[in-house]
Amino acid sequence: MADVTARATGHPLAGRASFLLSQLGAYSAHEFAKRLAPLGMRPGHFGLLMHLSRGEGQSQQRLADAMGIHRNVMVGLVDELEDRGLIERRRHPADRRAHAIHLTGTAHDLLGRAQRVADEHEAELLAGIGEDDRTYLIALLQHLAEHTGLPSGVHPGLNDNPLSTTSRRC
Amino acid sequence: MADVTARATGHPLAGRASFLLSQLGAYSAHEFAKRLAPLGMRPGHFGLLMHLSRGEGQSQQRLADAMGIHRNVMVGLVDELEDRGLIERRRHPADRRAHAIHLTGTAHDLLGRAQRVADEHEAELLAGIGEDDRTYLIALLQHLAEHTGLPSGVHPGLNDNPLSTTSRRC
DNA sequence: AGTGATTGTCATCTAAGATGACAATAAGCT
DNA sequence: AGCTTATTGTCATCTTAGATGACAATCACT
Repeated sequence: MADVTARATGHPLAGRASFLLSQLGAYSAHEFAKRLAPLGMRPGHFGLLMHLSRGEGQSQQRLADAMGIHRNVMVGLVDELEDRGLIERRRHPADRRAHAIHLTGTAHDLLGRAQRVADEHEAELLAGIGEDDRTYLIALLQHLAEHTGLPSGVHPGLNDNPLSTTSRRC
Repeated sequence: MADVTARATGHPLAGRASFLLSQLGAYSAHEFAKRLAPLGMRPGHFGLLMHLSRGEGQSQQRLADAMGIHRNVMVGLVDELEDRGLIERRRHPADRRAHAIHLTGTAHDLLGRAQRVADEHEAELLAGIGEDDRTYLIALLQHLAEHTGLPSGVHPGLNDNPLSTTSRRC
């Protein structure tokens, strides 16, 4: 296992979890985006499709909240996915302001491929450590995510901070 | 400890290390930038000062390599820090193309304050887990960072990918 | 009916990253 | 010495991503 004191790595910040998380997080997001690009998708698209596969018919606001992004951003995501015919905006049965977002048939196909990409990405990222350590790492990260109050979120940057619901000035 | 299977969190991606890293990494970087803002610094400035405090007189290219950023970006970092009188460009003793970057007296003062900010940030980020887990988490992250070939890096986004030295086309 | 919040949308502003070009200088080869 | 190639710092530009504010339509509450 690596030297925790980190003076050995030569980098003055390599011993800080905050720094390592920033680095690895940026790398992970960047790398995942690159892997997803051939499918014509960005991480946000993937996240949205994943959320929809768990429950269709939600409003854009609800989806945005669940993903931890601003509803303004959701408009673009839905636009792009709708243009590709992967989802559709239907009339919301209970609220005429809102749209009910639904998956189309072709979406499941693409989602499957994207999930395989995500699995590959995950596997390569964790290739260096053993099974037990993976499990423990994920548990630790989940714990941190909960404690910091991070929303479910998507890969893209945080809107402003955790708990951003509708909007949120500093 | 959190549920590793993650089906319980409600988020379809909460069980993936890649996703958690992206989320937490973005949060950490964002939060750190916000804490650093009152000092008039960005994470890159902090990283540069930290690197310089370990060895002055290096060329911009060398510093950029060590930090994992492109030399074009380094120009801006050095410009801003030089304008504030924290560092200075001297003539490189061995290469007339290059500059030798040195810290000024006022820099140490600010660096100290920035380090305290970084310590606070680190402490709050890890507030949810115990001492042993922190140590283990950092070790795991360091291992991942080494395995993925990440350079020393700074908080800002990766230039293109790990191993970016001078430049690097896809 | 009226008041204030919420939803989806659009326009805009800013910051960040990537890319390509360039002069000055270095390093190596013949 | 001369020639060629690589490197350093710099600048300009292009593309994104993110944040912010505004707005009409609709809802919820009184």
